[in-house]
Order: sequence, then C-alpha cells, then structure tokens
Amino acid sequence: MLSERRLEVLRAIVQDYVGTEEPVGSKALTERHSLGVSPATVRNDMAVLEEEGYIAQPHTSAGRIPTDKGYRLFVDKLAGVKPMTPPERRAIQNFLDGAVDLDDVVARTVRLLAQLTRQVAVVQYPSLTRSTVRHVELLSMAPARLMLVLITDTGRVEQRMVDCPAPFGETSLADLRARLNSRVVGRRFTDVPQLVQDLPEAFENEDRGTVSTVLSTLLETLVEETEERLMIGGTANLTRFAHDFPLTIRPVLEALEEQVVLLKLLGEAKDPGMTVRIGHEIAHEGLNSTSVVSVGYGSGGEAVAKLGVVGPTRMDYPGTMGAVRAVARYVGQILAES
Amino acid sequence: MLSERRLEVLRAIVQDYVGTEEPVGSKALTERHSLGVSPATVRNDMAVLEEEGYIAQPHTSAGRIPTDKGYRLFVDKLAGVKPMTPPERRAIQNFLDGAVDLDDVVARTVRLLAQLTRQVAVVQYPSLTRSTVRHVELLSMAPARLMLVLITDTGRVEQRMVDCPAPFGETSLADLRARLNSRVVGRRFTDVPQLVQDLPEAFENEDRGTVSTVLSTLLETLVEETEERLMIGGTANLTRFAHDFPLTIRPVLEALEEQVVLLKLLGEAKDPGMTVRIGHEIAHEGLNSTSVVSVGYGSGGEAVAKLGVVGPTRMDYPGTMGAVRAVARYVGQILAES
DNA sequence: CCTGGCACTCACTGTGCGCGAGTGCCAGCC
DNA sequence: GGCTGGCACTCGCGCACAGTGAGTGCCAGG
Repeated sequence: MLSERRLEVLRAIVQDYVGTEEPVGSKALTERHSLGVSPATVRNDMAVLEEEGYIAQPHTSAGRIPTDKGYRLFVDKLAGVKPMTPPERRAIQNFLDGAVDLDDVVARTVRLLAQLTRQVAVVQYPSLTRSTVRHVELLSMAPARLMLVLITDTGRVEQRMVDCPAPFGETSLADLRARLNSRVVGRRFTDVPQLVQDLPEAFENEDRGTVSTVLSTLLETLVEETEERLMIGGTANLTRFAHDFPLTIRPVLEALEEQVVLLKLLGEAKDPGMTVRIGHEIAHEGLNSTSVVSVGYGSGGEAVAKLGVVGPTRMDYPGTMGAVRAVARYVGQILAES
Repeated sequence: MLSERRLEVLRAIVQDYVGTEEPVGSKALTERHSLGVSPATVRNDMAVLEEEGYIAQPHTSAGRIPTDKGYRLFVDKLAGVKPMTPPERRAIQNFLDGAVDLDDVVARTVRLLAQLTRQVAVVQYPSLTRSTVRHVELLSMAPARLMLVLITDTGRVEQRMVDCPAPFGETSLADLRARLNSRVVGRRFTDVPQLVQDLPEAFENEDRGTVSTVLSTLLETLVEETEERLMIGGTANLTRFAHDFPLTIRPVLEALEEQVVLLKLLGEAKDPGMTVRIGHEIAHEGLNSTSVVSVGYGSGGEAVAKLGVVGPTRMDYPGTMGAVRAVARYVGQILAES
C-alpha cells in the first residue's frame, strides 16, 4: 500500500502532465504543488511509484509520465467527478432543448459533448431491445405490397417493405393492424416474438401466408435493428493531440469508423453508471492509447443506451466524467418529455 | 494557346506528381515518359507552363508541382473518366445489393466509395424537395396527441408529434388521413402546401383547429427537412496524405463536421452530371487544399441528391471520377428497385 | 526550334558540440 | 528511519556547419 504522500505525488504528476503534456520532473512538482517536502524526497517517492508501475520515464534523464495503471489508480482513488457549473448546466439545457426529433436529439448531443470535452463524442441510439413498442403501422402500397412501420417509445422509427404472397384486402389489413397493435403496444421488443406467435391462426387460410410474411419481417427488423447504431462527432479534436501521436491518429480514426468496435466497447461496460476504460484495458489495438468514458442514459430510470467520449489517456478525467454524466442526465430528461 | 507537346508535358507532370507525391524535374520526366525531346527542351516548356500559372516550384532548385489551374486544365482537357473494370463493377453491385433500408443504402454507399477511392466519401440523403409523397400516416397516441408520419418515394421516413388544440375523434382522424393522402400521394413535396391549403374548410368547426395544426406541422417538416442530411465516411484516409499537410488535416476535419459547408458545396454544383472543384475554387477556407468530385444520383432519370468524394488536390482524377460515376449509377438502380 | 554543356542554387542530411533538465546516490541531520 | 542538500552523471534537444545532389536557367551551336 502506498503512503498518503506518494498518492499525493501521483495525483500531482497526473494533473501536471494532463495540463502541460510534458513529462514532469521532481523540481517542477515541488514548485507547482505545496507538498511540503523537497525535490529529493519526491525523487525517492517517484522511484517507488515507478517500481510499482504507476509511472514511467519516456527515456532516461527525463521526467515521469503516468502509466495506464497510474491513471487507473488516479481515477479510482484520487479523482472525483467534477460537477458542471450552473452556467454550463444552463448551456447544456439550452443546447438540447428545441430538438425536433430523435435524430436531432442525438445529433445535438454529439455536438454538445464534443464541444464540452473537446474530444471525440459517441452517442448510441436508444436500443430497440430495451425499448417498448409505441405503435405498429401497416400501409398498403400496392395490391400485394405492404409497408411495415415500427415506432418505439423513444421516438425511433423503422420501416420495411413487405412483398405478400397473395393480395391482401383492406379489411384484412385493418384487422391485422388492430390485432397486432393490441398485442404488442407497450410491450418490450424482446417479448414481441412470443406475443405474435399464434397470430396467423386467427386469419382465413388465404391470408395466413401474408400474415406470416409480415410477422417474419417484423421479427427480422427486431433482430437486425438490435445491432444498434451510433453517431460520432468531434473527430477534429483528435488533431489537438496529434503531435503526440501523429501516426496513432489513423488507427483511432479507423476504429471509430468500425462502429462495431465502439458498439462492443459500449456494450461491455456492464455498469449502468459511469465506466472508464484506460489505454490497454481496451481490447482493440487502435484504441490502446486512448481512454473511453461512457455512461448509460435513458428516458426513465432505466438506461436504454450509452454515450461517452474517446480521448487520449492523458485527459482531464474529472472534467470529462462530469460533462459526460451531466449530458447523459439532460438527454434522459429530454427523452422522457417527448 | 499551349502547344500539343506542352500539354503533354503538363499531363506527364500531373501524372507523375500524383503517383510519387514529389516535385517532378525535367530529367525524371523524360526518363519516365517518351516525349521524344531532351530535358533541356522540357525545361523550356516548363518555364512557359510556370509563366502561365499551370505549375509552380515549392522552392528554387526543386521540381515542379501542378497548381490548381494546372489541375483544372488537366481535368477539363487532358483527362478522361477512367471506366471501372468488370470485376470492379461486380464488386460494387454485390456490395450494394442486400441493403435493407435507405439508411443502409446510404451507409453502404459511403463505405464503398471510401474504399474504392481511398478518400473521404460523402453521400447526401435523397432530398425531400425533389421527392414525391408515398404516404402520409396519422396515428392517435393520446386523445389530443397525434403522430404524423411522412413516407417518401425514396423510402425516407420522417415523423413528428402533434399536440392538438382539442380531442380528435377516430372518424375525423380517418377522414383527414384519407383526404390528405388522396391529395398529396404521388405529388412533389414542393407542391404540397397549395394542395392542402383549403383542407380545414372541409371539416366541422370543432376539428378545424386540429386539422390546421396537423397541416402546419406537415409544412414545417417539409421546410425543416429540406435542409438535407448527409453521411460521411473514410475520414481515416485523410491520414494517408497527412504527412503532406499535417496541420491542414484539422481544418478539413472541421469542415467535414460542419455539414452545412458540405451541403452548400454539393448544392452549388448545378451540373447534374459530374462536377469537379479544385483547391481554391472551393470557397471554404479549410478545404482550399482539397478537391471535391461530386455527381447527382437518383432513382429515375432525375437526380434527387448528390454524392462524391473529398480528397487532396493531388488525386487520381480519372480514377476517382470513374468510381464516383459508377457508384452513383448503381445507387440509382438500387433506389429505383425498392 | 531543339540540344548539350555549364555554372549556380538550395533543400536535405549527417555530424559534432554545448546546454540544461532531470536523475540516482550519498553523507549528514533530525 | 525518514528527510534533505549536494554532486556527478546521463542524455535528449537544438544549433551550426559542411557536403551532396537534384534541379534550374542560360547560352552557344546544330
């Protein structure tokens, strides 16, 4: 176990390094922080911290920088979550109010988060698996062609064309629409399959084929769209620390375009509260020199999706966590209202 | 007017520079191309080309690189559009087939285009202004709350909540739905306002308020969504020529995030066929060292939106133009089928 | 009008050197 | 035992400097 003062030294190193982006030495540390001890003592502490793997030197005769393990300790034990100031809160609310639809909410959230944290923002669309059905609509496009429209409680809309095996009358259509809605409205998407299982039996022989087709399209939609979508913004912020890793920026951009990677990353964070993953804790290679701060958000008490930011491991964790948490809360409120 | 050989020299310079990314000198030129003349002659030609502003030297005693004006001449007079090879065509078709909805078509197109050209791809969603109405749906959410769903012929779906001034019965709802659809289905979005203008008069006094509210929401949607959305991909490709402008990559990324800029850029290209804008021909400052190749695409003969790529002015114009044109054609086919 | 020759320019590369921040270690002090 | 001041050492960084070579402009001759 590290002594109180050594932890304090680690905290000082992290803070200084995040601020200056340069390896921090013992002398500078004692000058910028009132640790009450001399540089020589700090050097001894640094030696211990280095032995334990919390800090490292880029090369001999240079200052120290925190390792992933060092950041981990800092986040877990040394740093709190910096709350937003009232003006910031107002700015967030103003920015998010006035969104017209779900796409707009997500788009605004991404921009806001990127701006607040000056990093890359990622916002997942509310997942269908945890959503409930608000309405299912069936429209006749042609004698044997229907359009299926699915509306979720979070305002998401999905539609599919359905080619029917046989013409389908208006009355049958109205019947199916009514039966379908009475069964699934307000229910969770995951429950839908068993709720509609026996629906074809309620119809005349000639219509059963079409009903089955519609149902299987509906179920397909549920499966396909369960793989969530997400929106990314603020990639220009990557260039802010590009001088740090001018070559590492490409794998990061590539990873960001591989939405699968990010979705997996967000999905892995089991804790519905805040999750911070640092450097090599992230399995994907391209993101080994980045950290991801994510948190769940939702319209009710329940989280329906995640949002977060991707930045260099050398980031302002307290500030970033504060911004992410605050934005998630307000987005939740907005979704609950609509 | 430049002589035939001088044009040939310019073409050789552009081709070599695009290939090697390095200023090209007179000796190297004569070695790599069979121009039939000596380096000294080429030097004289180069001096003329430089005087006319088609090429420039980064510094004295270095080779020449084409200027924006040089690329312009190359594109207009010297370069054709390189057609895709049959295997490439098949690959395009395979990649685009199997898209399940409009979002998917756009997403696949972006990825495909980015991969083919190894540059940044931009695809505009089919614009509402040139689309026609496939269906308008009204759903009752609560006694005084409706959901308006708008479906376009290109498969785009927009929805809005409508808060009614007074409760609205199911029969009135069905009536409004029927009247609305009979008037606007198959019509262009731009014609909708005058088509529904007198609709409230057909209803009872008590319902007129609601009908008006619905209509104004519909019209609002048309206006709001006329500002088109777009999808961007392949930003990781920016790093391929980042060594060229490691500092210029940031304004480019910023410009790409400002979708307004890109939309304006795409909108400016009046020619429904291929448009190439080179370097300083682009008004936006951040894109001054890039070129944009764009083309309209559409489900029928008519272009409903644009797609294209953003890359360095030093790009393979014939190849890029070929890829952009081919992709636009196939996307048009896909849209026509759905 | 083209060509070979020639002197000139200048970015680029590698080397050597001094500077200084930062370290590790040690002896002494509390 | 822990803290401190002192001191020698390391080594990355920046700078000056010279050598190299690709490329140029110009000119006289074919």
